[in-house]
Amino acid sequence: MRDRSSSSARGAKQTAVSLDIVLCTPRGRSLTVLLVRGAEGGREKWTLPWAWFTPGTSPDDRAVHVIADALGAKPGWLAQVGATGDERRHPGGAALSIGYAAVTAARDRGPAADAQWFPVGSLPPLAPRHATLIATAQLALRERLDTAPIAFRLLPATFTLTELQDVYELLLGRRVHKASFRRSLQAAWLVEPTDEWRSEGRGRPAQLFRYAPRKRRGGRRGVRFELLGG
Amino acid sequence: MRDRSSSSARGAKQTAVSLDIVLCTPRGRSLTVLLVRGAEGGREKWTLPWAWFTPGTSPDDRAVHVIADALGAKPGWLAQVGATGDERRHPGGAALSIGYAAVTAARDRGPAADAQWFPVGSLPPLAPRHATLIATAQLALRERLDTAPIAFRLLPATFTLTELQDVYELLLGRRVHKASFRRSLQAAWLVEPTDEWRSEGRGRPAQLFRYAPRKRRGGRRGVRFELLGG
DNA sequence: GAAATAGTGTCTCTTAGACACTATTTC
DNA sequence: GAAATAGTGTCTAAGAGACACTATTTC
Repeated sequence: MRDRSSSSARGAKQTAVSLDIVLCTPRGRSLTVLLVRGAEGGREKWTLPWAWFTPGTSPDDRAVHVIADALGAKPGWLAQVGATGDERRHPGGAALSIGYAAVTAARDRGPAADAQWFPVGSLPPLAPRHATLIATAQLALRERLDTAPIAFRLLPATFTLTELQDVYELLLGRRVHKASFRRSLQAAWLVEPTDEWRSEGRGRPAQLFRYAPRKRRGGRRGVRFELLGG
Repeated sequence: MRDRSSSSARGAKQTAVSLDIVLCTPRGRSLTVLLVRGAEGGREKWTLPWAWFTPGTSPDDRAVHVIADALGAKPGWLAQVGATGDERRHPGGAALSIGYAAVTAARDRGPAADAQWFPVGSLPPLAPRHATLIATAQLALRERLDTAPIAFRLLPATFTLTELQDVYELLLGRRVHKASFRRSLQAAWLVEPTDEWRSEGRGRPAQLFRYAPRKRRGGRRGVRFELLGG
């Protein structure tokens, strides 16, 4: 019988494949990315969390494990954002790198001893492939913000609507209209109020909400022709 | 100096990586996918066009070449749709497969001798990993239909607005309102009329248009909370 | 009381979708 | 003429955004 195991697939050029992860969480007014100390002798002091792909394990499962190692908890959400195999250097010399965007509420658990959160606006020097991936992941989060529960996974289980709006503004990179935001949220049946209120020093206390999607609103209306300049 | 070439990256598990392509074009009332004859002794008679990834070449560039081999022309548009490395079988036994969605106007050139177009609704038996990839690629085309010029690359250089609408309906899987479709199209400044008209037997002849994007409409308004049931 | 933040009512403008129509062709 | 297809004008309903307001807290 013909051997079908991957390690002996006929004619295959064997490749070193890395899984590289952009794990984000909000911190104050900026989005932060988790970095870990680079390997001894590596060119950079910091790198994104990454690991070699090992045949036999699903890359997505492996990516979750890489995050668990660096963060001490599983991510709230994770998605692939593309495979890169061009000349841009990977810190481990991978010929092919599969990029992931992931989010966490951070309060889940503190990061491992050799890991640290950096604001996306002030990152240390990174290998070119990692620098590119962070930009790609940012874009992916923005694009999927309204089709995946990304904003909710960036927040703890209960949150105020102002906190939720802040997350949207952080990821979208623009201001959002408050009344309109809340009307849309209500129409989508995505959150429900709790009995709790939180007072943040000055001002009226805010009611806490939780993510509780009630129905699928199938119909994205119409046909949108946007950004089609390519 | 430390060796950084991919083939000797320290600790790397070497992997056989395939590039697998779902190339689509409209044919009558259905979308069709290009398949090629499977390798001798392979389990399936037909497979998606695919090739091994070779370190040193960008996977996207390599994917374009694979298409050129099977189709005789470069695709009108192409994008990655995800890397799969689970237990689903790949026809060549690849441990990891990078999937691509691509489109062509087909009239570009006929396919190679061992390649053939199949309607997505009536495909021959395919390896599980390829069957899954086709569904994933379909979804990716639908999702990016309004942010990438996919519909225009599925049509020849000039086309009628009814043809364009048919492509949208084919990819979206639902009917689109004619007057509304044309208003949106006009508002987006994406097409311009030519001096030509085409008569298709009965009925009033239709004016031919060409894809000619004039401006970028930056503002996707508001915040949409849709499909966030996850 | 002022300052700050949370939350809401109302208006306008844009636009998706429905409906009905006109226009131009083949038969 | 009828049938078929292309293309448009008008109305309605939904929703985004502006504006202005009320509500509840700390100081």
